[in-house]
Amino acid sequence: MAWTNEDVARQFAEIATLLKLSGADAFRVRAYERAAGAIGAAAADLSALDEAGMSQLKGIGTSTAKKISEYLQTGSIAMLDELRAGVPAGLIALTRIPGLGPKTARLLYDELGVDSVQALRTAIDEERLRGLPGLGPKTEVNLREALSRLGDKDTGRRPMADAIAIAEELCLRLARLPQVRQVTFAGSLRRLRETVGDVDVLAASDDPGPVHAAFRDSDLVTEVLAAGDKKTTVITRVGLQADLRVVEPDAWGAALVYFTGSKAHNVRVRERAVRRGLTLNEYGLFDPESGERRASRDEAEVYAAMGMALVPPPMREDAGEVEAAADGTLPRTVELAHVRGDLHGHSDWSGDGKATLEQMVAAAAERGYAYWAVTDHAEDLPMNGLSRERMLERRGAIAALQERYEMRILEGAELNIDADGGVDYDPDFLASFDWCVASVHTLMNRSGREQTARIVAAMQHPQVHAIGHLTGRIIGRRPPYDIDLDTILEAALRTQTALEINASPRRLDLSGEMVRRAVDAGVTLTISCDAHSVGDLASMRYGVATAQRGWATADRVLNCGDLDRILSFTQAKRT
DNA sequence: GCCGTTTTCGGCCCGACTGTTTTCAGTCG
Repeated sequence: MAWTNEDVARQFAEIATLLKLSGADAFRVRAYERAAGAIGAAAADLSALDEAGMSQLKGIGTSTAKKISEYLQTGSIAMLDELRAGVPAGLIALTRIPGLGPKTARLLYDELGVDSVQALRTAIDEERLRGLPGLGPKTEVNLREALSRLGDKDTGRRPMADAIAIAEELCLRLARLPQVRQVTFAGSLRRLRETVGDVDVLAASDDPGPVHAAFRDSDLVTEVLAAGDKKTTVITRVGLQADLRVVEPDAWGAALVYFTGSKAHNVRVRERAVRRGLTLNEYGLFDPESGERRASRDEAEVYAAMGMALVPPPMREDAGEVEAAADGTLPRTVELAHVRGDLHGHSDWSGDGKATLEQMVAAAAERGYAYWAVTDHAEDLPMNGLSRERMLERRGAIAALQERYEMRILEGAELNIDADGGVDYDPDFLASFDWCVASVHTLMNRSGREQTARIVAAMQHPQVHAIGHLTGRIIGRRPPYDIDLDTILEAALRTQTALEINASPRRLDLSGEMVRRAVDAGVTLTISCDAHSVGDLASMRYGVATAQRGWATADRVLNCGDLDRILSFTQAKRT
């Protein structure tokens, strides 16, 4: 069995949770949380390292390395098994209730025998909580409400794509207030993570009272959870929690760093501040001796005052970026302005395209692209695919349209990788396309070995220039199918095939973590929207964010090059 | 449990809000 880094990281996250419930030393708990984070962010496959190699990773010492190899060899960790035996499984479920943490969960279990969410409901109904130290009637009411919210399936993490609309609407309304100088969403949404747990809104104002009031009273809000001078927490109409923080305009940069996170990134940055004899909070970077504020106005100033380069938000995950920003090795990652074209898009020539070829071409040209590849589905895709005859018809339409546009329209196709790695059409006809992306659309439940084999086989084809949405996942709806990434990266390099970062916010496939491994392996990437409508072309920013999360530079992204680079890439593959 | 630009031992990031408290612990981010 090949364990992935994520499997291993999950074991250590569980150890941390169980230790917390056991009342262990908080710093020891944090050490395990950090280890889990370090494992998840590791660029190399842990199973390829020995214990000495693992200990090289920050946050992993000899004890953790030993437990990792124990897990890789036996599939379990004795310490974790003991912890599980000592803590009722239901207690973990209790800590998922907002407002109920490990200390209270343990107290409820020890004093009242509460070992499940159902047992908690009963205890609250019988008013048995209010006798316990630190708990009173109000706590019972709050927990009862939290439990009823838990009943709605509308809570929990959401695909980022679902949260961004409400976040932008909240910001838009606050921006209209005369008291608001600046407003933006921060948190995991600003880092453009795949899923978000809540919406963090940050505003700058000299008069915060009316700003908090407007937020609380908005018709987008159904419930107010906390209301203070500096912070308001609400539940929005779509069931997502939203926090508003208002700071004085001079603190904007420090607050933005603070509320963008990630938490692990912030901890690392603040530790760095402490080592330099300073202290960093949401109001600024301070000299604790004199109380003098060294930096706070904008993000770049705050990072610079600590001797660091500005870190793009998607990279702020404590995956080595703090150290790199400090020692000058942070790569200049790809930016939206670097993107010269898009290499995966559809028109209504294929059944699922929602706009005409002309509308798509016009929209792509308006974005200033030098080229846009129309990659309608090929004949093997039931319902939506184009026969050879229809493709030839489309060729005429492209040629006619090309006369009116300076932007190069690349005649492309999205090919279907069949069970054995074969693709649509015959080799001669395929050779007449400018650009082909090949994707898996069927048989998604095959084993990892079979999926890997069929994708590697498809890459051998001289007319397969890129592999589309490599894992097939739909965030929040369909898990990725299994693949052996190392084998695929090696084959991509050998066959000179690009791997697509699908920019659709529902896919983001490759993930940021996979991008980073592809970058380390030297594989060429594309960032493409897989647009099925004009509006989809705006998703490019999500693909760029995912590339940044994976530390990709513009020179590694094929469509950050000019048209000649695309043509010489396909030419090289052909020969 | 991890780690070192004062340290191989003794620290380990910081603040807001709430509910229960007469000064603070727990939770959250």
